[in-house]
Amino acid sequence: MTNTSSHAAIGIGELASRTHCKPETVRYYEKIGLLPAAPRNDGNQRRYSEATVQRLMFIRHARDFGFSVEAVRELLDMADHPSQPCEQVDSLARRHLAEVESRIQRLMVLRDELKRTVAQCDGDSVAQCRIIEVLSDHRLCSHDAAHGGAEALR
Amino acid sequence: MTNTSSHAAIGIGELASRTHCKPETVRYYEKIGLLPAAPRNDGNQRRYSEATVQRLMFIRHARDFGFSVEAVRELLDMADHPSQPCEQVDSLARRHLAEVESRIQRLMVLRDELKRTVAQCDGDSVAQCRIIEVLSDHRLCSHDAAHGGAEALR
DNA sequence: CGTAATACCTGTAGTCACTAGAGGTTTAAG
DNA sequence: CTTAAACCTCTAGTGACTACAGGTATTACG
Repeated sequence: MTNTSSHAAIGIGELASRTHCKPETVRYYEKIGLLPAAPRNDGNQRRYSEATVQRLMFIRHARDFGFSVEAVRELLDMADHPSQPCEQVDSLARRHLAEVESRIQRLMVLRDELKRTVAQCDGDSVAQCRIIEVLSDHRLCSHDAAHGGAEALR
Repeated sequence: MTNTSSHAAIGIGELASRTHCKPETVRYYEKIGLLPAAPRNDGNQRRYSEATVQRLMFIRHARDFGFSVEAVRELLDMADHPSQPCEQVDSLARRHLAEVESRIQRLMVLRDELKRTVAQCDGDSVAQCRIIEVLSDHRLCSHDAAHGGAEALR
């Protein structure tokens, strides 16, 4: 029987499955200092407490929100100082929101351009293909300020 | 006087500036085979023709459209065979469009969640901060199927 | 024509956030 | 007791470049 009780120390596998990530990722987070170095058992295997489960859930959740690892590091630091004002948290989140919104905008411009281009393809040979033609000549785009480049996707 | 005429062979710097990329990137494209190995002058420096300017513009434009380098490689290959039917071009472009649309969808879910969370922050201490609270407890999210993870951003 | 600034060359390493694998040890189940 | 599964460390790979170090070539100016 696998031990899933909430008071005993757990292994890296259970920690990983309970936080929807992989053991490799847990070890990676430890290496880059998002998680503290875990205590080991007699056989040198990492043992975790419920507190670590919570911390890792926080990390995964912040990553799900699209915060970078560096941003997560700051958020963790802020969460570790609960009596401080939450201005910094707020500003970090707002900056992230603005970034997400701008990414959406750029992707939508890209989508419209791509949609228009695809719609014009008449299914004939490559020589007449509108997609290839547009890619060959930027002037055929509707916006000449362009779609912003591949960095729109980041 | 810098030579900007369109018939003489040009150096990597001019090629780069005319295609809005950097010499390093040009050399990188040559290394991965998107551009053919350039002929060299007596001093071992790369010299380019107008044909290469066109090819590189095609590459940059496709990258601006968000196509991956592998997709660009396929598009170039298709453009090099103009008598073939353009089905493959079309299907590649449609697949890419679908990918862009799904990315937009996921980002919009993320944005809404983030917006809601940020709006609930009352500017008090971290201990009461709604943002930190939401990050600490996934159940506080509106969608429990979540925002899809950081891969929503890729 | 000399010199100095600029452009170019190669090769390597760094970015981000993991992921995958090799090669070995420990634990748990039967 | 055996064996399968989980764990360990360390290294290298992903994508699409970018940055640097340490050297050579070209070009502009006086």
